Amino acid sequence: MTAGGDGPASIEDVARRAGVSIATVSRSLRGLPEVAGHTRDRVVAAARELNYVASPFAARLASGRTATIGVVVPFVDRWFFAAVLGAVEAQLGRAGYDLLLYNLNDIAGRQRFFDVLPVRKRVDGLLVVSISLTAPELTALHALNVPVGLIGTHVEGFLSSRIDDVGGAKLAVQHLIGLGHTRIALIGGDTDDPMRFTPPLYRRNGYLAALADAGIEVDPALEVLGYFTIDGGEAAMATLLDRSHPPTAVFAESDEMAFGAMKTLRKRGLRVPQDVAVIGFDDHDAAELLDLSTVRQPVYAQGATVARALLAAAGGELGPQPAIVLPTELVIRGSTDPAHTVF
Amino acid sequence: MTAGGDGPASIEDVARRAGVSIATVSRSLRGLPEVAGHTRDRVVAAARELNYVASPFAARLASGRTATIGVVVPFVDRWFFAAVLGAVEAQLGRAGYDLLLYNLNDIAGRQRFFDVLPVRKRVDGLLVVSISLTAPELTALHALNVPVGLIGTHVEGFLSSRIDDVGGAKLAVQHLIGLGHTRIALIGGDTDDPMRFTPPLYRRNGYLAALADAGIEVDPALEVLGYFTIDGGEAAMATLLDRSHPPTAVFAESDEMAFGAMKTLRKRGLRVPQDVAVIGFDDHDAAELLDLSTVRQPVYAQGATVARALLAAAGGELGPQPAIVLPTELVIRGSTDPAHTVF
DNA sequence: GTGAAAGCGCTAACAT
DNA sequence: ATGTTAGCGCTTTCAC
Repeated sequence: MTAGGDGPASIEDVARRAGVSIATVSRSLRGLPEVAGHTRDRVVAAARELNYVASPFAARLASGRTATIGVVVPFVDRWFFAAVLGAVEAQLGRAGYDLLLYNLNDIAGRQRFFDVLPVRKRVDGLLVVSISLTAPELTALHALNVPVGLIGTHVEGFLSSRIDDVGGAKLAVQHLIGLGHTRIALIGGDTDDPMRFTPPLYRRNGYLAALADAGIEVDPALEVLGYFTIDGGEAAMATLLDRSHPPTAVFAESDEMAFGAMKTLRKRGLRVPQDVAVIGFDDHDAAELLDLSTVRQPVYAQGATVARALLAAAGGELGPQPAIVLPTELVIRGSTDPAHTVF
Repeated sequence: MTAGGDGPASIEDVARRAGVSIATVSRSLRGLPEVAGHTRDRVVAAARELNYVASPFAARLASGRTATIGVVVPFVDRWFFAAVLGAVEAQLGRAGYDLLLYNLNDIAGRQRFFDVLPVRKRVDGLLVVSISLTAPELTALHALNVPVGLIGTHVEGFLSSRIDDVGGAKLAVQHLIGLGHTRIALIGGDTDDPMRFTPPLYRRNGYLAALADAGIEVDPALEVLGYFTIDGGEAAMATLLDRSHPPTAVFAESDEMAFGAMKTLRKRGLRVPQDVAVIGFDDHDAAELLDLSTVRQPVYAQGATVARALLAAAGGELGPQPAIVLPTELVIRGSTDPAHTVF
């Protein structure tokens, strides 16, 4: 059950036990073709008996392959990122790759990451989620000399998977316009935020485009920052209601901000959607629960597709760099349904 | 800005440029004390100029230290685990450790993990979150010969951080009893689930203990599985309401199941808490939003404390193996407040 | 089909 | 304070 000597068995122990050279052990265990069947069987048996696994560090040093993919996220503990991480992990795991997680957290963390580049010489590929990269950062990533995958944005020379944020946001706002609304507020993320988190940039453009298409004039007083959090959405809604001329409908760039907005509306005794209609973006797990209309995006698929493409690229398949755009879908629930009353 | 030759610079390149031996480069860059100040400066400058970082694999092979901690979770994309992961990542990151993520997903994944033990020779420590380990699994972990930290449970010989699930659940049920309820249902996880996810085991005991303390007889018809998901809670509540003698209050072992239960109650036109009072467990981000009473647990702290202890142990500090128990707190909101009406 | 031997790029022990 | 050198445990030519 355990190795004869002390410490874990090494390739030499296995070689000795199987009566072959270490080269043959290496070949047998990695399933290389040029080994006789019976030899391989003996080696595999010996390895089992000694409970042997190759030291990944020795293997990596010798081969140059790290069998590791780095995943960079701006947050781990938000719904979207956790879901993407789950999808990516599933793909990497089945391919036998390790997943090295980097959480940027804030500007300081981001600077450190791109300055130090802790993934140097450490990964066969890198996945960057929902971060709009600056030119120097792109340069740094190129210098890594490994394939890089992007989720939520696209840059020439990288493979990517994202949704059409602009189109999705347009869908949401057009839905509100179709309901007869003209005073439509936007609760969004900070487009000037130094973290350059991607969704606010694109979704705001969709909002503006939908208004423009409908010939509705943009009222800057109807645009408030919600910082992609429940609390932020709550405060933003309060700000909007305190304006001299409040909106009749709200598009929040994320469901979480929409939740916060609904919280404020309920606190103020306003009805949804009769007094104010609300639509979010994401189709967060809790959206159905709160009867929130939203724009559904395929979270798992975004993670899985780019992970697979990245694995192919890391494995040396120098195919085209796919830039996949996945569809979004309008999900109409009570918060924008005049026939319903959420509260 | 970039290395003179092709490929990344090696320690020899730096040594040559600084006019010292590779040993001095190694010492200088790792901040070992026995280097003259000016020598170190020269080496550091040369390394910067060549954009040099040590190959982690070579360093690990030579030193035996992996500077990596493995983190094993049953799911990544659930609120609790994502939050714990965030806390752990923050601690590891600041200590310069890599975080290798393993998501077990299901029984097959779990078996593979403990069978193959992909962390062998790969980590300096391992963190296992919310998994009740079987004897053979504990044996396997011991065989790893690295310190192991547990979150959500405790086993002799491992360091751990957890909450008092039994006490927390008791708090919740006692609160309902204090409100005058005697027909209190339990929506829980499967205690026979082969994944042996820990909270269901403990929280159910708290429920039973609170009833016993109050002299309330346990009615097996009031115990329904909700599988720790919103959908599961929704179905469980429906089952309960269809019973001949439905409960007047519900304790759900997680907020997510409580959300599902509330969904069913609202669909059926029942009022919360007048017709059925609901209390959850966790203090999920959305609990406040839904006005759900719950038992708050310090998620971040659980992850952070055990991560720190594990880093100390991995760093060779063979202190005591702390088995930390963090407090929970009853949070009373509208879903159990007779003066309020959630809906 | 199999073995011998030369690295991979570092760290650590020993020498100076 | 610095240099020399022997590994760390594999993979990968290159012979045979």
